[in-house]
Parts: sequence; C-alpha cells; structure tokens
Amino acid sequence: MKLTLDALEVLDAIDKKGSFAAAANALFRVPSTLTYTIQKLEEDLGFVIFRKEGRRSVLTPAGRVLLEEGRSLLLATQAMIDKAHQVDSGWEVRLNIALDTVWDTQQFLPILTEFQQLNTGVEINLLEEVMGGSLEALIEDRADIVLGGPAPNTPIQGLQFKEVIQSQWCFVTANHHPLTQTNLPLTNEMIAPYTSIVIKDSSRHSPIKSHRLMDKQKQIKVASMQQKISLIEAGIGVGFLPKHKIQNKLDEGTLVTLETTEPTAITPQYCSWKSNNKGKAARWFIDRILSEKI
Amino acid sequence: MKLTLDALEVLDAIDKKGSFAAAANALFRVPSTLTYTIQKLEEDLGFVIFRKEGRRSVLTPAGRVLLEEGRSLLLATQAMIDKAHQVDSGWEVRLNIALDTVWDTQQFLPILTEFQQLNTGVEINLLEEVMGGSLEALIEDRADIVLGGPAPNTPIQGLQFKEVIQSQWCFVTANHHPLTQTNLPLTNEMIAPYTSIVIKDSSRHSPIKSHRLMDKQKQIKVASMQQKISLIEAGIGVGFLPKHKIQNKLDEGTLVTLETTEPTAITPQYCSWKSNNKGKAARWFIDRILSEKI
DNA sequence: CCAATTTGTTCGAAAAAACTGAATAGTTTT
DNA sequence: AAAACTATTCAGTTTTTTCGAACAAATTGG
Repeated sequence: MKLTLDALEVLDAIDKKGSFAAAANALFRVPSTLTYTIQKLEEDLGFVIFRKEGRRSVLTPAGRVLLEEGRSLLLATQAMIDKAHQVDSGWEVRLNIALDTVWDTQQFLPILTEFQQLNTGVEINLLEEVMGGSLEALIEDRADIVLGGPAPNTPIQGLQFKEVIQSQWCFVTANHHPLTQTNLPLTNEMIAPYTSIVIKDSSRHSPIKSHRLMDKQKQIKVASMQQKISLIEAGIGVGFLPKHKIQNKLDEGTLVTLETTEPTAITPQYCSWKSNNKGKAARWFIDRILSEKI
Repeated sequence: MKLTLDALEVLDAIDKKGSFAAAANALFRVPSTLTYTIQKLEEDLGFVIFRKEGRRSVLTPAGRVLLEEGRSLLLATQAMIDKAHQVDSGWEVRLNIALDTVWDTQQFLPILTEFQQLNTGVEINLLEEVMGGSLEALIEDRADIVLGGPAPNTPIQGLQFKEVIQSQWCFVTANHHPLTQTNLPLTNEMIAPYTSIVIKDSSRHSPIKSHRLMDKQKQIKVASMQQKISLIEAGIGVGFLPKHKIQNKLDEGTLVTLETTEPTAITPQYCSWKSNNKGKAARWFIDRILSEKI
C-alpha cells in the first residue's frame, strides 16, 4: 500500500484552502514540503494528481477521486480510533438494556439520567420485552442487562440474577365497570363473563404461556403492560396488574382493585445479566439498580 | 491523525502470521522493526495494543478493534486506489448503455464481447428502455449511450445522435390468425375488431404517446418489444413490428406480415450520446456502433 | 532435565525519509 | 513595470525508520 493517510490530509488541506501555500500554512509546514509530499504520492501511485493551470494547480480527475474518497477514508479512520479508545477505556461502545414491560420505565429514567452525566460515551439502547422475552433477549445477546421479568425456572449457565422488587398483582377494573357493583370477593365464575386483557409473551422461541389465564374467559391479547392498562381503564376488559404500575391511577380513582377468592400473586421481579460481562457500564447499572431502594 | 496505514498492515500481518517474527519475515523486515512500529503506534494512540502472555504477544480488546476495523480500512483504501487508476487510465469506472426495446439485444452482444476482450476494467450496465424512455435516460444521466429509439423531435442542447439503422415496421399476425384469411390490403376497419398489442412508453415524465394507436381498437399494453412479439405470436393480438426483430420468425412461418392500406412506416433508429462525454469507453462504443454495417 | 530453539525487546549505528529555507521562474494584480 | 503571489528546485538539516547484534524469557525436544 503505497499511500499514507498524511498525504490524504495534505490533499484535503490543499483543496480546502485553495492553494499549496495556504494549506502549508494551515498544516504548520512550508510550501516546498507539500510539493515534496504530492510529488512523492504521484510517484508512488503512478499517476498525476495536480496539473498546473496558470500559476496554480488543479486536480486531475484521478486526483479528485483520491481527494473525495480519501476524505471518507479519513473520517472512517478517525471513527475507528475513537471506537478503539472507547473500548480501551473499559466502557462498552454500546449497552442494550431490556426493560420488561412489568417494570415502570419512569422509575428507570433517573438512573439513566445519572449515567448520562458520567459522560462515558456509551450508547444506550432500551428494548422493551414482555415476560419470558426478556430472558431470551439476554441469552441471545440482544440484551446485556434485563430489568424486571421472572427468574429462569431452571438456572441457566452463565446467567446471574437478583431480586429487585416485589411486584404485587391485583385484580383491576375501570371505576365504571359492572363488576364494581358486585359482592366481593369475586369468584372465577363471576369474572368469567367479562373480557380479560392478556399480555402476549414476546419471546420468539418459548412455548406460549399466557399469564394467569382463566379458561373460558373471552380474551384480548396486547403487546405491552401499558396497552393492558389503557384497555382496562377504558372498561374494555379486566385483568391482573402489578400494583406499583397503576398506583397513580388507583389514587386518581380511574382504576379500582377488587378482592378475589383466587389469591393474588406476589411475583418477585429480577435484574438479570451475564456473569461473564466485564463491561464497566454493565457493572455500573447492575450495582446502581441493586443498591436502589424501591 | 496519528496513525499510518503501514502500521495497520503490520498489525494485520502479525495477526495473520501469528507472531512478530513470522510477520517480519513476510514483510521483509526485521523483528525489532515491528516492535518499534507497534510501540510507536501505541504511544501515538495512547493505549496498549499487545500485552505479553508467555513468550508471545496477544491483542488487547482495543487492539482487536484496530485490527478488525483496520482491515476494512485497508480494503477500502486499495479500492480507492484502483478506482483512481481506472479514472486516470481514461476509461470510465462504469458505463450505462440503454438499449431501446426496438433494438435487437442479440445484435449488440458481439460488440459487447469485443469490448470485454479489451480488458479495460469498465463495468458495463445494460438498461432496457422503450421509445421516449431511452432519450430521457440520457438526459437524466441514467445512461451514457442510447442505442435505438427515435431522435429528439426538438434538438436538445449537448446531445448528439446519428442514424444507425432503418427500421421497417410491418403489420404482423400469427400464422393462424383470422386476418390471414382476409383479402389484402387490410383497411383500418378490417383490423379494428381485433385486439392490438401496444408497447407502453417507459419514459417517466413525457406525455404518454402510444405508437401507431388505432382509435377504436381493443388494446393490451406491454412493457417491451419481446412481450409484444410473444403475444402476437400466440395469436392474442396483432400489431406493427420492426421487420429486423422478427425476421427469424417470419422465416419459420410462425408470424406473417400482411399488407395494409395504411402505409407502413420506415422509422430510422438512432444512436445518441452526450457531446461532452469524453470517456474512452463511451467513445469506443460510439465509434464501433457507427462503423457497424447493419 | 538441560540444551536448543523460538519468542519479543533493547540499543547504537546507519539509512531513508521528511522537512526547511533560500533561490528561482512563472503568472496575476496593481 | 513593479509588486505580490504562485509552485518548484535544491542543498543542507532533522527526524523517522530500519537494521543487526546482543539479550532475556518461555517453550520444545531429545
């Protein structure tokens, strides 16, 4: 490869500044140096880059190719160096965080803000996953950290997880729903006539398992917790929801919890990650989340 | 930019050959030179690229980024140099030739073969255009040369063209078509009951003008001359076709020409190009086509 | 287990490359 | 016609790169 990036920079400067003299000045060199550099480049590559026109030099077509493509080359080179520095700093180039839909995104934002203030240069991607989908994202390397969602029922090699929150599930309806007029506690038979809203598992491979499915009940399947809340609030259907995600709507009174004979589950929520993840950002988030009082 | 392509090549060689010593040998240098190159690179970039492990050196994560991204950088650089050489040679990097559908592609293949044997490195793209579409391709720089098709009805600035062939249009039907049983010459009224096959103009902007449209006739619109021939041969419809494109089918007898009262047109076919085109390949093709006896 | 081999590094000397500054010649501006 | 600006040439200097011998550490082989 008879070509140096330095020569490409010289070429760029000559074109940008409009003359050898001005470019030399900008590069803190002397004009004759640029003459030397360009002549050497021409000799190395075997074609003419500048031809004289009056008292100034203009690019040949081949020279123009070198200039223009060389510029993208220089940009790509700088990007590579930046990336290498980022990797060397120990901070990942990119960190994918999967938020299970049961987790409240709002709760996570302060942590994210705090991280951004560290100025690590790490690109953060937030993925939303549902139920089993979150763990799958971890296993398949689509995510580095999973926040919320269940622990694997069988321990998985190389995966670590820790409980971060107790999520209490309640049976919920809109404040204007017929069931609010019924005697409590509600039996399965009393609930059965009404449409129930169910979140569809986002995992791509796992067998489909709907959460707390009641057999004969009519169902509407939705993709996220937020959709489920909206539909229940609108009175379209009923279902179980984690209390912490709807506390504000319970306070406002648009949603109400109703006692059921079926005991309401308390499902623990986990933070999961790969044990072999040595990245600083991943470590920071895990430590930060586990230390959080929720 | 404190980085040289040479250093990236050294890095590549060390990884490929597995050791400083082997790489040095491959690069016709001495091992200590590579040590110097790498140490200088590390100093310039400000991070460690190799760390010792036993008696050999292994890449750090940042070093691996440099190696892998550096490789694509080297490839891109070489591609740029090749392209510059191609441009310098005066031969275009790419030449787009639009063949109007009236032109016989088969006739053009020997010329193309001849060109390929010149080993110019020019990438040839063949476009198929219909009627006015071919000239439009030229104006809009999608094509460098247009072969076949009409001359512009108003002379266009910067465009050159020359007649290359007299295309004689005949009224054609399948050999089993009812019209073959009729008294000749055919009048418009005799033709009108039968479906006519019409080529749809491929130009994107020009007002639509179907060729030799007969008013009350049923029509089927097709996209190319080849399709038109197929449909007529199948007896689906009838229409005017350039004699030179169907000579073999006339000889075989699957198609027949019928005399009409309407005089059959003799439309000249042109080769068109931009006058400011200085490329060697464009010039070669134009000269070659104009000198051809057809 | 010890000698031989292979590894990468250090260091002084030598070679090559890059850079400088003054002189020069051509072109445009004033 | 002089002044200002262009890029280039060239001899001399500085910097960078390369070499080769000597060395230390790690592995291999008999």
